[in-house]
Amino acid sequence: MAASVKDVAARAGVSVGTVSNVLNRPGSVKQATVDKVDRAIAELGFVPNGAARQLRAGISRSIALVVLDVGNPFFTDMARGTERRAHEEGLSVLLANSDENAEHELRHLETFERQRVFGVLVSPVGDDLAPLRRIRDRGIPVVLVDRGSEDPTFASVSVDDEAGGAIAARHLLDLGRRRLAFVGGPLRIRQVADRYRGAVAEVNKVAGASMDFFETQALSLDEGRLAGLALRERARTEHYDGVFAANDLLAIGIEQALLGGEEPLSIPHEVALVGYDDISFAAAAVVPITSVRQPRELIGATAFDLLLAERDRDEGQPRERVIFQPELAVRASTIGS
Amino acid sequence: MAASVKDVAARAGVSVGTVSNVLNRPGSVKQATVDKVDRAIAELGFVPNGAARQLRAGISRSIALVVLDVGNPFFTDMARGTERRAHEEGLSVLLANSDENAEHELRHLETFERQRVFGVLVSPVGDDLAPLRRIRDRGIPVVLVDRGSEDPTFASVSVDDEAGGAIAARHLLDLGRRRLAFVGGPLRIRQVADRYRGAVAEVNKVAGASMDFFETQALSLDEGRLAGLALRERARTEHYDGVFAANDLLAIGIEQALLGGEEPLSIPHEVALVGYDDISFAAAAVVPITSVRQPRELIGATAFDLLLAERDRDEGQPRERVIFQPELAVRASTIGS
DNA sequence: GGTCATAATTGAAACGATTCAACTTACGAC
DNA sequence: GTCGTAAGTTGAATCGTTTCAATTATGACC
Repeated sequence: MAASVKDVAARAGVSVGTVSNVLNRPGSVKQATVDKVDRAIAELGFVPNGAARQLRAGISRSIALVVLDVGNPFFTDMARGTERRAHEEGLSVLLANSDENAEHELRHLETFERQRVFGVLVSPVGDDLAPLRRIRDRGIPVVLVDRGSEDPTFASVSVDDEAGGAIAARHLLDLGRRRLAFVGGPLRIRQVADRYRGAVAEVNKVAGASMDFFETQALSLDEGRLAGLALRERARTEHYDGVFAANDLLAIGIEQALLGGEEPLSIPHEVALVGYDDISFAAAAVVPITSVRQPRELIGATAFDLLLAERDRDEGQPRERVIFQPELAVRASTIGS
Repeated sequence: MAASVKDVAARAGVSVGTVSNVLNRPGSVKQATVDKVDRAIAELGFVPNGAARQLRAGISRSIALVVLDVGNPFFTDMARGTERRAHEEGLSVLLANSDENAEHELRHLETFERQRVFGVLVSPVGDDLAPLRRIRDRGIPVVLVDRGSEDPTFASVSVDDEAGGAIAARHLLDLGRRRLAFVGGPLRIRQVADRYRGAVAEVNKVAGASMDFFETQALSLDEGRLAGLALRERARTEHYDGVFAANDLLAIGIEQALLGGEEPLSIPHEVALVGYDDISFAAAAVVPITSVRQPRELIGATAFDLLLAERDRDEGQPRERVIFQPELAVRASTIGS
């Protein structure tokens, strides 16, 4: 039904080879011929069939990006960075959501492997990287995103979460706070564990400083509110004066709980609060929240670059593993007027 | 390099036709043969080439979903609904972000047309539906999402924004509020205009009720805060007792502005506040915000169903146009203790 | 054992683009 | 007028799957 190169060739009075040349190597075709062919293309509304091209070429012009949660601004911002770079290279990005579900992730990966995508960027759900290794062994480059150190045989882009935790804790300590609380969990999430570890190390450097651990079941607003209530209850007796939350959703929930109720705590005077991720809602909270910022778009763009490098990589050559450093965005929740 | 059906056939000692049958019509092949072939597939790590299959079949197993903003929870929830239904039908969803940019949208559409996708779901950036019409005329079903009435020749799924505006206003009026303010803009966004129109109609039904219009430049947190400051300034003299915001981001910003400063206004006692979209941050605000809820996942799922209907549609048959009714989620910002 | 009906298998054609060796044409130089 | 070279153009082969008419195997029945 749709027009093919053959139809275009017939209409323009040239061979299919010439049509293909016009499409892909216009420089090697006489201008008059190019015009003839272009006219035929326009008249027939010809759109090249990607499947046929790909079948012949053996590889597609698309890369896949599988993220844990498309609802999370962190990942959508990252995707933006990837897409920008990919577009510059003439590739398109297929965005897929694993929803933190290993089965979904696998399903997407299988689809993409059948598609023979150019490469796969993935922030893996679990620790089992076997499916990714299989795909890679079959010739599709894989880059891990937001997941660093586990397996050195994968190229990866990540952020130094331990350093991020340290930055947050140091900021609180520099402000003179000594009775800290860490809110986050579950601890099996590597990011959470790393941020905690980094913070603990800083606290241990300062004599007289301590940090209590409040575990949450998830990194959500609701869990933040629950933790906040628990915190408020114990704040007066324990004299907490600084709180570090493992991400901004938690921090926002905590802030609400602390500011509400019969005896609200003042932020930052009584309790200083630091979050993580620097999502827009953090800056927009009642008391804008100091947060640890990650270079989201840069992470996405870099992941794409590693994919290209991975493609051109020689057999023995080691894989690249980029680790970014986070930085602190200071706001009223720690240095309020 | 990668194994093909031919390799599998050779290894299993059968013909390529049989391998294809095992893959697509396993019922028509003897069990013993199926086993042989399956073993060969496993041994070779064979993964069918999607491009070849699609070339032969003429159509792909993927549908495209082009949204205005992947960062907006409304669209990601919608995407979830689409994906669920698509998966049930054995199709996969390619998610693309137009970023409210007509050029990006066009680029994605072109890619998808070359890909010969099964169909396209799109929440169009602008009013120019010509590119969509062109694609549709070339045989790819198109369904408009979150965009109703303009062009009756497109199948579409949308929500009755005028009814939503009416619900919000009626709720405020039922609570006895008479001096209302509408915050939203720009008015060229159809959703905003419709919500405003619906609200105005309700206000006009009640003697002694009035509603002022506060225009914003965007539907963002920041714009909400600005509008909130303007509101607070005039609230005491104008005696506003009810505010309806065109979406939740605005409402959250407004709430912050009203609650802050030297002379905070109390919510809902002095001013009742209603938002729109019912995003999770609305329920999580300091004073949880009453909001007009849209069936986001259902919208996405329904859009997919319309795509299937569109595909099976006979020439003369009219296209389906589904319009959902929104509902009110009442919270503390209007009926606080 | 022969006859049929049915089940299972085969293999060549087709999908639509790209590639590339072979061929044609154009044009100067001599 | 011939030759050589470069510039353009051609068209058959190819990618890997599916389809389907043709063929062969299987088994039931007398």
